[in-house]
Amino acid sequence: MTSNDSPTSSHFIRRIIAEDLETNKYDGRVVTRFPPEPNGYLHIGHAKSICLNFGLASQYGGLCNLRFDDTNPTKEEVEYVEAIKADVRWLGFDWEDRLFYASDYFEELYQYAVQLIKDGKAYVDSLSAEEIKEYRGTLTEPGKESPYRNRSTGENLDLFERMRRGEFEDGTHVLRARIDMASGNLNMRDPVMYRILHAEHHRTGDNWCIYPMYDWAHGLCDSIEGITHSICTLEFEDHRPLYDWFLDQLNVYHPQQIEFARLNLTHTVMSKRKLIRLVQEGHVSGWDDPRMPTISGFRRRGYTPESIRDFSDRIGVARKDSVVDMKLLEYCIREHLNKSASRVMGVLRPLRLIIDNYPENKVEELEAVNNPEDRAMGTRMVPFSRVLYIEREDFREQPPKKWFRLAPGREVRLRYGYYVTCTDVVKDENTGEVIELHCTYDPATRGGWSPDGRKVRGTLHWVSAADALEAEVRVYDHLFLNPDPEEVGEGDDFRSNLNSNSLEILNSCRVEPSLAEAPSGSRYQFERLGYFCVDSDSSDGKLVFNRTVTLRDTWAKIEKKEKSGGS
RNA sequence: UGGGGGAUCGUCUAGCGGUAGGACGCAUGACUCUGGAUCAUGCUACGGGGGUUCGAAUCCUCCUCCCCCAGCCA
Repeated sequence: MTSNDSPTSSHFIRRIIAEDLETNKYDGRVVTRFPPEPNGYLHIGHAKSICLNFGLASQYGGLCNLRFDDTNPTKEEVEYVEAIKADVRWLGFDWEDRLFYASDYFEELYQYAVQLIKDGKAYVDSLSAEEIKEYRGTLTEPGKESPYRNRSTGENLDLFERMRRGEFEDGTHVLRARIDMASGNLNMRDPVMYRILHAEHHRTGDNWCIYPMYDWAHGLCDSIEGITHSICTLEFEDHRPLYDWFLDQLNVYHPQQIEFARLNLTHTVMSKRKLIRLVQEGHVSGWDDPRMPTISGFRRRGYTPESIRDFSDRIGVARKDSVVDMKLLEYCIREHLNKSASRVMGVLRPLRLIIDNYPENKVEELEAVNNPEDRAMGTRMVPFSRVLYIEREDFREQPPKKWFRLAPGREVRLRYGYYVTCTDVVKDENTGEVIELHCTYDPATRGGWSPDGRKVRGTLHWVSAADALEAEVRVYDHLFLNPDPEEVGEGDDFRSNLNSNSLEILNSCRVEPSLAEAPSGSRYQFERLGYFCVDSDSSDGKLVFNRTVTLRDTWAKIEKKEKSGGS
């Protein structure tokens, strides 16, 4: 559960609940629900809603149901149901025995509809979809009443029953609520309650050929389940009068709908429509591509449930449209992994380093700390030898200002190893590319300390060439270059902001041998580089890592500043 | 000349008539066997105009800007 007693003390929904508890509005009950439609994968915006609904329930000693809003068989699939359940569980929430489906209530909903017809508050309309649209009017003009609006109760009952029996083709009739075609709120202009859909439903099969619309089903499901606070996003605000109307007409238990602003994040898109497009057009490898803002994407990327819950707490809940900086999410995962992830050494772009004065066949096992933030995580042994790999980026033939790392004649510390001084640079004769470095080491500095107390500013990570494991590392960047993917030129859409370099695959990486048995999904800090997690594509013979997020990189900032006109 | 919402540091968010606070971010410094972490310090915010009040982000009023709604989607 949400361990943290959140920094954001009290938002408007908590205030509402606290007041309802005080006035005993619902007999002291707090029941929320998370109601996904199984027509796609869950994203980080859903995570906000999940944390909110389940979090609120646990904070107030209430319950939160998981309810699939499966009223449209043409879009919904069991694959999505299973993926959604897995994601909610992974996030750390438990609906116990309260797994529901709107389709559980189809019969009940039908009977309520019959009641509404009998009360003269619903009618079967036989206008075509296009005609209904025309009759609806516009934002500024009232609609027109359908010629079928005043059918007799008997005729309505008969027609509705025959709709259910399957006597009619798709689109020939609908059941509509009889409200007000002149309402300023278009949702109140005789909304459709049922449409005919001869489609196979993932749970009810072909039991039904009429399916309830969201507005009709949702409030009633809430009512049936005894929900107290039905929390949804802002765009449902003007559906609330309808939500209330149905429950009032039926005179049934009446939960309250409360709306909050959905989450937006910089450098990504959040609508299911756009996400599905990224998948279908092959801009990403799938719903769980580590660049996707889906829960499964973040999971594969190496994010922890704790970090996502923490993020969810930190962003708060309000009614204002907003865009949260991706940097906050990155902060949350760094913070959690800094405390929990084992440190290891891995070299992404290897550069050979030969220690000329180190014995040819000698291998030493040096002790390395697993996590300086948590000594209880112990130490491990790392092999050191004459030929090592260091990070290509850690050497500069012509070191810039403030460069602490290796350069000709410079001395650096090899982490947990020795001090080495660069004595020679070997280059490719044709390309001029640096191929290998020669160094000498100071045997007195074993373990990384000098008895004479001399200081070195730079400490480099390394691996022993003969002992290192080969690995593939997938390095990710924002999926979209522009913080706002929707900011596009004439005639372009969000895809024009796609970052063509959002994935870089590094094939010749080397990691320390302790990683040999690293299980899929395990997370590590590669010292000085960032956090990495073993991808599911890993196999016995081949390690594959995803870079979850880099470490904060002060040097990158210094260098950037120096370059961009700084001193 | 429809209806419904919303405007507080760069970003997110507190505030509910009494000193505008926190977090992220950014900057500077300290410390450091990760240029990590940590610590310290700093950073031009109440959309605008009127009004009420001893006192207004908060109450009233006018205005401006932004978002959502014309699926037999949710």
